[in-house]
Amino acid sequence: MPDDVLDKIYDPKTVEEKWMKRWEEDRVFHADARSDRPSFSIVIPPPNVTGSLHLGHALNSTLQDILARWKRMSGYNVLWLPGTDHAGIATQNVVERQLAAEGGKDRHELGREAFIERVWDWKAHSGGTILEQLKRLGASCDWSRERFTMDSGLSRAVQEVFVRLYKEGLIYRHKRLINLCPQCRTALSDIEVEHEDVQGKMYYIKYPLAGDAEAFLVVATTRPETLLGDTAVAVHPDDPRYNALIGKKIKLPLTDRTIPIISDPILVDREKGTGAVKITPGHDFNDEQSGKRHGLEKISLIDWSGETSPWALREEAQVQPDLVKSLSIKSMSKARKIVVKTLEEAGLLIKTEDHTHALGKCYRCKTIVEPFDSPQWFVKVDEQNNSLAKGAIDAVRQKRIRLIPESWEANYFGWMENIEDWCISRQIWWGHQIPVWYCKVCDESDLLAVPGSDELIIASDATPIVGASSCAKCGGTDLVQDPDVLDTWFSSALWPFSTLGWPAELQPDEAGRLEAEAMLKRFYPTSTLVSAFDILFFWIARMIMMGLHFIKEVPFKDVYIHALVRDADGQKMSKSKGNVVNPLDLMAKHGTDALRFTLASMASPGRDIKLAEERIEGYRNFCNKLWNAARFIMMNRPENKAEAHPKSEQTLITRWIQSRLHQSIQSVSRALENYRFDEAAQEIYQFTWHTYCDWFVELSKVDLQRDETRQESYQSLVDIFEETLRLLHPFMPFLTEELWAYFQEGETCLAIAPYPVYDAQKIDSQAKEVVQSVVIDTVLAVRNMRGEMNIPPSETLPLFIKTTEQGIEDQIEKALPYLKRLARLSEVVIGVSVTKPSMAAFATTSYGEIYLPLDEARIRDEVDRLRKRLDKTEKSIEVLGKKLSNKKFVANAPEAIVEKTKMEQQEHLENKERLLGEVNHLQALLSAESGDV
RNA sequence: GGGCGGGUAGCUCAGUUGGGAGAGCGUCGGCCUUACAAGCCGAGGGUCACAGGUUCGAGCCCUGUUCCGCCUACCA
Repeated sequence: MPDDVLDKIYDPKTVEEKWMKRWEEDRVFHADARSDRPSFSIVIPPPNVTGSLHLGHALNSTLQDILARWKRMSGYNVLWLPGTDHAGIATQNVVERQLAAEGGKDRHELGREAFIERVWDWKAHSGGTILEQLKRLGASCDWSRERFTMDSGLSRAVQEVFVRLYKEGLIYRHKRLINLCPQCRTALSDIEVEHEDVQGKMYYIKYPLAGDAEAFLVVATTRPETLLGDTAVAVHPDDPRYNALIGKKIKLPLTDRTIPIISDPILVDREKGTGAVKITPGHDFNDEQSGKRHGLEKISLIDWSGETSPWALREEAQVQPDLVKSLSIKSMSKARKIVVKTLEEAGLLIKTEDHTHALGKCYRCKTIVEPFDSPQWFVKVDEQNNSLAKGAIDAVRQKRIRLIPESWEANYFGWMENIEDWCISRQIWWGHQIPVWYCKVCDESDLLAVPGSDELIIASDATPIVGASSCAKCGGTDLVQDPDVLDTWFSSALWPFSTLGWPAELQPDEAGRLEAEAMLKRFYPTSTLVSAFDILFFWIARMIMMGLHFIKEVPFKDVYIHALVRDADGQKMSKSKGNVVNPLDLMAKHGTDALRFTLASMASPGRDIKLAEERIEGYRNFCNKLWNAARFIMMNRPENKAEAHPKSEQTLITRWIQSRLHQSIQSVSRALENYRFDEAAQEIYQFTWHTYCDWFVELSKVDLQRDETRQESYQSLVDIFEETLRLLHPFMPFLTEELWAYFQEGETCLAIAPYPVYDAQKIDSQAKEVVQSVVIDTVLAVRNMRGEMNIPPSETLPLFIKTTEQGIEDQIEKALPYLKRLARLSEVVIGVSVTKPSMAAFATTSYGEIYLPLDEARIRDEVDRLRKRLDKTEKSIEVLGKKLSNKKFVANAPEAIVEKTKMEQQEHLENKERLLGEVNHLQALLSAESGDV
């Protein structure tokens, strides 16, 4: 048991370290695979192993933790499964940079095997950082079930999924244009390309007709360098400017080739550019389509490094020999400069115009991507009768999966309905190597060695051997595995079931199989997925497709989509802008609970979070407030428990605070059920600070001083405080757990104590009404008078209360001690026949008028105060009067509204009379006085 | 080009089915009232982006305009 005296100020540091350790040691967050209690499961969006905690993670994890802790306390068997993603390209980049910095061998010199070993070393050494940081945030994950996307179990799942999809015809290998990142030297899927508007130029180029030195066409392009790979020029068949030229030939500038002028009404828009389009099937996705329609040759000018290939320039593109040398082994942007200059010198460049257009960049390294023709593996998403996309669309449309907020559905449908096949092969080493082999004998000619290394390139017509250990043709077993690895998102798409042990039948032993079956049964489908919107397509949509396809059930029921955290100016945080705020710094500075509470209270749906540090300070103060409330209670603890009085009857104050508490419990529960973390946080804040501390504690000070109420009052302070701690725990786990320990005799952690449940019987509306009108409203009225007239609290005053009816007097009598203390009154005179002192401030309450006697010096202040009130009252009378004199309002508005308005108006009018009378009265006193002088 | 979200107090944001706008921080005034000065008490502050419309009544519903942000797109 801790000491009885708390420090004046809450110090989060030691508390946080202590409890994270304790929770883990006591296995408080352990999920039971065989429990009969209802399940609640969340899989964490696995952060990259390379990652370190940023505010996005902090928000994401805080929200998940609030749900997990709330459900755990509510009696659920909670699984919050943690883990990390191997993040293929990102991680490989990190280790490659490290190799470069060390100045040793690069990965090609090292060789594939050694390099991968090196990445594992790196992972063992620094891959756990982010999970440690999540622990510091208080994340109540079942840390014994941590997973990694390249664990043996998850890798088995990946292989199984690949093989099955291949056999179902939903995975295929095909040569076509893909997005190449020359920096990462790998293919990217469409959504891994970010588009950015850049200020570029539009080039208008003369394309001379073959065999006619004078005649030419003008084409417009933003990428003149690709003209070397043109294999046709297209015009619209209905375009009178050009249709006569269809079938004629162009003498392609800078090359020795002639290319046809073709008709393509699909590709060509007569309004755009010059109406004549150069077609480069090897470097443009649309042109590739057009080329396919017309059987055009596809010329690729570049290789995997994104640089021009001398062989391709010479043999394929037939670039003029004197140009080949200067154009060889150049990036496309360098090639552009050379091509433009050459065209200019040849008089073929007519003009250039400024032109903004979107440029594709790699989402990992921001390098400009190039369309590149190469064989790749694809997942067939939009297959008619076995459509992964269709199932995923239906699941959301039929509300088997709920997107929250619902507005994301439109985005989801929009993307899913226009989805393209998913390129899943990557030309990197770190990742799940594609489980496909080729026969070294039968496919010898298709296995192309990369010069100077043991690496291979597999030609597009090689025959894949999938799910078999020998060649189907020759029966040979001398096989070689496909060198590509799978897109990182392929394995994360399986995360909701691969982490639970799927496929159970492939577990290495019987115990593993049983455990996997139990886990899948208990926890799949998972309950809620909490994620930022930026990976809706990368991850969420693909999990839905895979989950439905392989488990035949949705992977989660609710998807809560939260916003992005931005800096105080609304800018996206990024390393390059240097505006990244490190949550760990904020936690160290203000305490983890303060940061968590801030994030939760700002998480209103459909809106980005602009994080202002002042806000965190405010909630740090809130932590301190709670801490001091505990301190106050401790200071009033009876010295000796044995001596404590038996519990007396519940006082008015107890009944009132219980009502207020349960009102708040109800609001908080409702808010949490609707994922309104902000509303829940606000409600708790309001109750804790402004109801419990500002009123209840202050009122209790009175009862604590009286023998007959001391015990009851103390008990009530403790009871309500404990409930508050429980209510607050999911938001502020550390502080509440620490304080809980001070009041708990038992050994149970607050983390697994029952969450408060709303009980309608605890609502005592009479107690609520009495405390509100007799105590609170009266105190507020007196405080207002004092405040407006700057009467210091040290100056106690008498108060006269003139009640309108007899019965209320008893109640006021009972409330007198509270009134006296909270309003700083010396004495109180009550009665129907109380007359107003001549010099007094006055206010109206629901049970009558109150008067605060004044000395002459303050009369002028009172007149000012009354005038302000009179002003407001008159304004209200005017507005309401207009409304009531509007016949249409009286005729059309609901009766209740009209009645309410009339009553309000009545009150205002009476009030005005009183105020006016009083102002005149005091005014008269004042002038009489000045007259005397 | 298309789509989505947003514009409410000096700042950051709430505002559930339409019935005279709220919070936190900041500001101003008063308090060391024996839990907390990271506190207590009181006060001031808003043409709800703009313009129309529907309605007895609009921050909320409809139309248009404007500014900001994001997503998306094959515009040579």
